Amino acid sequence: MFLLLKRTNNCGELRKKDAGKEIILNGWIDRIRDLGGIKFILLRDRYGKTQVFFDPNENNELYERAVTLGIEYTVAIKGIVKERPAEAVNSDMETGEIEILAKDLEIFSKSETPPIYVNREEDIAETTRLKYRYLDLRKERLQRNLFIRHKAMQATRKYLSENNFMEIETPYLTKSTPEGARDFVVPSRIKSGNFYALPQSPQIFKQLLMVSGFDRYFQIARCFRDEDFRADRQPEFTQIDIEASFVEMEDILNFGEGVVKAVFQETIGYIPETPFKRMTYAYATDTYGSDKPDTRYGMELKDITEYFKDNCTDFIAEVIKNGGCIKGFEVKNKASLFSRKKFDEYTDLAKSFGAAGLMWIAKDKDKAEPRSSIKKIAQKEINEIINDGIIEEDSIFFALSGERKVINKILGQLRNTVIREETEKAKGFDISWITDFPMFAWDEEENRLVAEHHPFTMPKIDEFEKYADDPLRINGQCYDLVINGYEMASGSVRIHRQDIQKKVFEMIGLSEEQINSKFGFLIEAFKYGPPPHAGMALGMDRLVAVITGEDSIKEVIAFPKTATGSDPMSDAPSVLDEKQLKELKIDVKN
RNA sequence: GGGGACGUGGUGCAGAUGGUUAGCAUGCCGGUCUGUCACACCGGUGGCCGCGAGUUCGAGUCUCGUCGUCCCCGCCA
Repeated sequence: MFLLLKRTNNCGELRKKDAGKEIILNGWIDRIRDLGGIKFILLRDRYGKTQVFFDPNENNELYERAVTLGIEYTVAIKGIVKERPAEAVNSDMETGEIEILAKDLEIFSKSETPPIYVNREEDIAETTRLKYRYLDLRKERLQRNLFIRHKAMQATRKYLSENNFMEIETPYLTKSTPEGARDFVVPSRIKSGNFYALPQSPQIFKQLLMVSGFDRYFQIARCFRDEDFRADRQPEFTQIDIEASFVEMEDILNFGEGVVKAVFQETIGYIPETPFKRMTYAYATDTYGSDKPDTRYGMELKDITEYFKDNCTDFIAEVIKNGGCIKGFEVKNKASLFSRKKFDEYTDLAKSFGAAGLMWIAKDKDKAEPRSSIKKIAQKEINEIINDGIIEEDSIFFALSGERKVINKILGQLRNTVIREETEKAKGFDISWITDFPMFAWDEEENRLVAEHHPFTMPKIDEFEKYADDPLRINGQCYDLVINGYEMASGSVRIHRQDIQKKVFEMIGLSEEQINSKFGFLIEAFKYGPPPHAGMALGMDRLVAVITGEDSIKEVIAFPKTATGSDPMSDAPSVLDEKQLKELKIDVKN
């Protein structure tokens, strides 16, 4: 028999009421406390920890064997559940009222001294954590995060299934599409010289499923994008992908709220208020400088152009004359923490974001004279702004002058930096829908119109007709869900009318030929009665990260990759051997 | 593609202005200890200072390059 001592209980469940029972636990040795005559060990599995003790007076042979135990050995303990003596109760432990008097011990496997200490919370280099991910995953934090992720997936499936959505899988080996992110590609051996692309999302397939009559579809789908990675971006990530037919935007928002609510409730018991608050893209960008604002931190952008309308400093007068504005935001209670050097750093930062310079005003506590970068040119204006209460005592005001949209964006980035670097992390969840995104954006690099969301997004029909010759004014029927400053979901009503789709492709400069070679199968499908449909995709990794309070989605993915897309554990990506390359007819140039 | 930070025993960190023996904590090993719970105490082990050039009598420290990691900008429909 292979497993001699098979567990009867897990390490998190025994209580006082179990006293006297003979049980077997299996698990890892979390900690050893050897007092010479009596030896305590903590045994750990994913359900918890239980204290076991070895008493030489009870069984000296067993005690001698226990002396050889080391941290992270995997063992079975057979023993009797004992109520702990009153003075030895540990009220910080779930199982702290009991302990196990060991009667038998089986060592399943030994462990070398681990590079990561499972029993301790300490900062470890990310590379080490990833190289020994299986050990990092033993730790409480990741065990909890992955459990919450599991619950989130179950809640998603339950809610959507109960609402008639069918879970359908779509291919991972698919066709490269233009627009959007760079594709990860997979060479075809049988059709050498041809490549599959891994899907950036199941977008086209789910629309085809709508054509097929699966009027409510969902999938917890892996997506792949070959771009540069960040704390909230991995080369592969998971989306809750949703699509429905015969619906309009409101229906999708409703389902989206349903999923998010179910996930919050089933994971941490938090019930978000519904309906979620909404703001338009125009409002969000003008008020927060971002289309994914975290409103918990305040610091709304204020237009202070009025104060400067009589100022004759060149750059200010110029901006106002050209229809630009001066806007900024207040950082409360930080004046005393900002030295001249720090203001200079923020000025450099603003410049790196594309600003010409940064205006700052600091109203120091108990000092009559404010500090400011524009003191010499705007003494009067500064005083008026302070007198009007726009800058409170001990607060700072950062401002920029220029074209409204441009400075909104830079102020938004500065605001995010202040939030990240200077502000204590806010509690709770800030959930909002952002609506009325522009349909198109101008791509400076390619010198053409591009789809802001994706080219299957239905424009607002009235605007589409009205602004046919000024497409940047057209808004799309699309929406984002933002939670705590993260873009959590994104979706749209899709185009089901061939005439509109054709027009949109034309506007973004796709030729008939390109359309046919890239999306031909979708266009073809839409000849056969496509229903009106709409959908969205929720970022599972980000959602779970927000719920668990993690800043990086790496903390909610079992085996994540580094910022350069590598895996220190398996050493992926790696070179292929000659034989594989030959089969694929691939020559690697250097 | 650009900017910033970092790389020193297994792990986490310290090593002003270059100076001979690279320090601390923890782990690990050994010892003492019968109620610990981050057990305690005593002793010990452990380092090509990411890698490669260069400057110098002398480099963990300075310069250049390179590799890796993290954060940010660009990018991410």
